[in-house]
Amino acid sequence: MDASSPPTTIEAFQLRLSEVAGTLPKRLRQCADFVTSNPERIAVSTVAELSSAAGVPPSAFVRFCQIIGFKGFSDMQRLFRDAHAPRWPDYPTRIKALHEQGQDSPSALLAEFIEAGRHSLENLATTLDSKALEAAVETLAKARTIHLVGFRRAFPVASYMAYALEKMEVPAMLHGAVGHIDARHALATGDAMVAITFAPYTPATVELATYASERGIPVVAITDTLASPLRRLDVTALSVSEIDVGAFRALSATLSLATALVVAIGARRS
Amino acid sequence: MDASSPPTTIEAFQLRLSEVAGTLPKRLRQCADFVTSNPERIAVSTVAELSSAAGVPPSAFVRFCQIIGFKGFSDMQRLFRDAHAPRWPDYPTRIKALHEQGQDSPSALLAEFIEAGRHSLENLATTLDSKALEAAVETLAKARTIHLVGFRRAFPVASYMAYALEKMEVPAMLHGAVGHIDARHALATGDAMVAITFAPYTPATVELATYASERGIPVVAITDTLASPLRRLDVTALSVSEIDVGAFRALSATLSLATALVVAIGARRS
DNA sequence: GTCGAAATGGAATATTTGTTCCAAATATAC
DNA sequence: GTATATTTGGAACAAATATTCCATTTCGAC
Repeated sequence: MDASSPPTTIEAFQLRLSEVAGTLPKRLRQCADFVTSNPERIAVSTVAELSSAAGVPPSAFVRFCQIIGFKGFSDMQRLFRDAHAPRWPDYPTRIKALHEQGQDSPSALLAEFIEAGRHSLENLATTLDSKALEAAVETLAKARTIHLVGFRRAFPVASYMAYALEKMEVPAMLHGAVGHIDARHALATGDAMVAITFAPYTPATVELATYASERGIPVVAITDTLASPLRRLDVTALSVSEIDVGAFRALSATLSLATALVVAIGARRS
Repeated sequence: MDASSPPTTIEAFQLRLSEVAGTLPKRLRQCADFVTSNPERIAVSTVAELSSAAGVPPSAFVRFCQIIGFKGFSDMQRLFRDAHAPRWPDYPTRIKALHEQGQDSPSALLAEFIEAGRHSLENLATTLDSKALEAAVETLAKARTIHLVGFRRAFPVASYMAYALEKMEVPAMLHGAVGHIDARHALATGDAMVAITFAPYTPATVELATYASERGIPVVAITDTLASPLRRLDVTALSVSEIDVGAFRALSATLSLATALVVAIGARRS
């Protein structure tokens, strides 16, 4: 047990948390992780609820509070209860409030994008073809190098995949990132490609995917449901339909799918 | 005591409250008034605290709850606690558990990312500071050129902002996209910067933001709540806390915020 | 492998918190 | 002004929640 004085603000608490996080044993680490991702639950839950959600016995959770510097759980909870005010109101109320700030106030716009994102995610959950996803993982996990192709609005998706794959030490190559160098000659037998494009379909993406497909390099397409030119090729297609907000499109669902895909690939390969 | 069935949503509760408000005797009326003006305290307080704040004995407060239709105070409090953060259970912990059970099929992973995205979006809706967002739009709309800085996992966000700004014909510059050329000399008086970074904070981003800030170039930071180094600078900070899934992070909330921000900027400038 | 130190889980206990009940007070009707 | 019904406050009780303790397990050094 640590006798250091308890944090008196949420910020101080989080700081303290990040300080000790690295030195904690397994169970206490679980507590820290849980608290980091769900700070809003602390004020309104009991130790029993929190500890079971974190996957530890209540006693471990209390110990965790003491290590942070509190006398016990109640002491820690008091901090969160007192600081609770700004976390209210709840989601539906808040969204309505954001909307009511005037037609194109930034807050109203944000509310729309948030709603669009939620819709897209729900949509994705209900429409995704697990077989296709499984097949895509299978294909890509076997590949020597994974080529990522996505321009314009699809580029952020491709670049996040590149980041995640690199982090998992899976060989990957992000195309078209620099200038307009066409790196199609890097495509080799044994490789695979992920091509991402949405209406209006960027010609460069379609062209590169066609090139790969014709040379027997397997292509996984992340695209929308309507007549995407990528579907004419012999590809494994993953469909995502995002909601447009004005001229812009939320990317929440596409990114979630892309992330799940690359993490599954990483898991499969190790 | 009233035997009517208890309200199951906050809205139903408020409706019921306004129905009975007129017919209540003095003490119970005090309870109703207090609850009407301080709904946010219900989830995080004890009867003793609430009743004394309302100026009535605890027993009166419990009676009040029963008249509304609840079994007692605890019953009423449950409604408010659950409404406060409906998303349960804890996703990071759950996916870890799933992994340990060998249930890491791609679909299960995707489900986790979808849920994490929804959680993050809800979180964003309830915690975002509209004032800060408004200030950020104001600052950036006035800028001659907007500099976008975000590396590693923040890069997709920066690149999507660059795409959207370009589409709206707002002058913007995406830093660090190519090689590691340090383009800090492109920063000029009258410009503004958006710096995006999350723990563990990429030093390059922090450094560039510091450089800009020291030269009087306004900086808008998109970062997380933990002691982010960007907060030590004189910046307009927009907080987003995303849920980690394993070692990866959903970007749904961050992207939604970023998109709303740039679209608002575009609207403001035209 | 063996030893010692650290961590862990769960049961026993202490404390806090919520609820009920009833006597006293207050209001209402006649 | 009395009788009756309603409301009120607080104390006794019941339930829940947090905390502590210790036997058992796990981990790390030798």
